[in-house]
Amino acid sequence: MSSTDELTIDLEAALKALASDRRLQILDWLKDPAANFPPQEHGDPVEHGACNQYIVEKLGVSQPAGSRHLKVLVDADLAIATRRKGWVYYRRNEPAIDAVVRAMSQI
Amino acid sequence: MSSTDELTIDLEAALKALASDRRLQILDWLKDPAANFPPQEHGDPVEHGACNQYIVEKLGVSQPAGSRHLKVLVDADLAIATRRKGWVYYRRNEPAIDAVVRAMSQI
DNA sequence: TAGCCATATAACGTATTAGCTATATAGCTA
DNA sequence: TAGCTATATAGCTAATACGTTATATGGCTA
Repeated sequence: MSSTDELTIDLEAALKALASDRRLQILDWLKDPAANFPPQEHGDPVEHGACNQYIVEKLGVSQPAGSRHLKVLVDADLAIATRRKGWVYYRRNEPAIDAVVRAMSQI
Repeated sequence: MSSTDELTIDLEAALKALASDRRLQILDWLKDPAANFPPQEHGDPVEHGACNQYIVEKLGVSQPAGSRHLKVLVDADLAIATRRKGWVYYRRNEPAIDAVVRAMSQI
């Protein structure tokens, strides 16, 4: 594998996942979890992201609705979930997001 | 207006329009209409793009289905329609597409 | 003007998406 | 192990998307 290898992405699937104000908002918040969410007892915001609960609350939707948005992002490989001490933390998958941006530049 | 002005775009709307293999394919074909479609009697491929009919045929869907895909692209401002001698020609809206790509780079 | 051809719209069926409430699961914690 | 809390799934409704066929529109052309 050389440094020029790019992740293979499913552009249509990624765009479907991104074509939602709610999910764009989540990804934006996750650029800086420490600034956008309350302090967390467990799970470093920078390393692991923000917990499901905080994201749901900030979105202002029901817990299942928020949970599903996060699942869409994870399924599209745009976010990564980390389970830790009973909470699930979500963070951006930067390499995959970069790959989508690169693919977009050739559209 | 300075040269640094950017088009204001509705990113969610643009991504919804792009989140379709069929429409990504259309935009790709329209990068080079002369190479991707048969010769046209009227309407310069480079200037005006390809006519509805050729796009529909190449997509392999019914005429109304193709027509609606094109309408989605036009409504999202990603394509431009030109009516001429009874045909409608479609071409890419490069400035708008560029604006989407720029917006995406900040996602 | 009359007819014709390209394109758009209407109407309909099916699949997907997004919200909700209710419930199940997972896994700490005591 | 038992209970509790966080998260995920199930089941429902409403809205949206995409395909079809049938029909309407628009505007050349003769």
